[in-house]
Amino acid sequence: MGRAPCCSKVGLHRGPWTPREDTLLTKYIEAHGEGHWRSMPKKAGLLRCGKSCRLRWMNYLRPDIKRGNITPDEDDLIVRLHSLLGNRWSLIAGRLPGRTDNEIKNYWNTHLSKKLRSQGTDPSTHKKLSEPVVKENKRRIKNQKTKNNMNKKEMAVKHKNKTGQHVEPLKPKVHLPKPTRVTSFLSLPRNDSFTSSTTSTTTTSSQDLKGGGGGAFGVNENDQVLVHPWANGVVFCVSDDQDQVPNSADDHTLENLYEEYLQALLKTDHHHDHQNQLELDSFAESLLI
DNA sequence: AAGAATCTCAACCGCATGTCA
DNA sequence: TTGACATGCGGTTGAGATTCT
Repeated sequence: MGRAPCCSKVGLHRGPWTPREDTLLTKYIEAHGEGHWRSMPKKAGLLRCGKSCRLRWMNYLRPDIKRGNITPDEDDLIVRLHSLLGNRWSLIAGRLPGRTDNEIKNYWNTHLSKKLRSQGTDPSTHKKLSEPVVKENKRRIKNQKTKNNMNKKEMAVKHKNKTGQHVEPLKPKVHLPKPTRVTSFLSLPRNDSFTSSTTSTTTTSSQDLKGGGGGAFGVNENDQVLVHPWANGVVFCVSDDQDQVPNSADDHTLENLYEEYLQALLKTDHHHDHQNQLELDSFAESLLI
């Protein structure tokens, strides 16, 4: 461990959040909005660091978080997006409304990477594996190693509230229906990564979003939203805001961009084709600019 | 039934990047 | 231009739950 963690200040809580803390944070954000994470805990009466508050809100408390299983369509889309974007979880999450980057990252690590491996595909490169899959026990070794290194007393204290934490009911095994068409962005669930990542990859998202007037997104009413049925809820934001769109793209070119993106994703079925993969890679890069 | 092994996912960490004075 | 600060991101951890032996 290098520098001291941000929550190391004496008196700051760590570990699982209590229902009371959740309530305090939620109420504060409902009243004052997001942002200013550093000063928020104090103002909200929380003994937490700002980072912890932000994470809790973004990954758990936000009202638009979609709880429940990843649907097969989302599953498929995550794989396709990962083949295009790699481990850019926030970008991937931005195209799955209601899903968080943490959730997708976890889902990838626990389910999809194994699934791909079992199908003979390298999850990191999306190329065919040359050798048969051998069940790895890396994790076990790693766990043992880290457990041995950890001060057990410290961990016991750290997680002493675990049982008392705010525990969601078991995730229902439901596949929620997805929107097929959206005409107004303002009716969509909020997703920071979504808007920011479709127009830029910078961290200006929170500020951009905050300035959005009536909607929680900060997306003006000229913004158009495209939701394609094949993508099962994947949303593409087409903004008129030239500041946010590189090269001052007009609506027409952005529609082309969307079409191009669509084609690129569909073509991933054949990504064993080297040339095709190169095109995808370069296109994915272009999306990130 | 009990202990071991494995899985899941919330939360943490450090670094990268953006913002602003 | 620069440096301090704030925020976002991806990798990692580990407690509790679940499955296996």
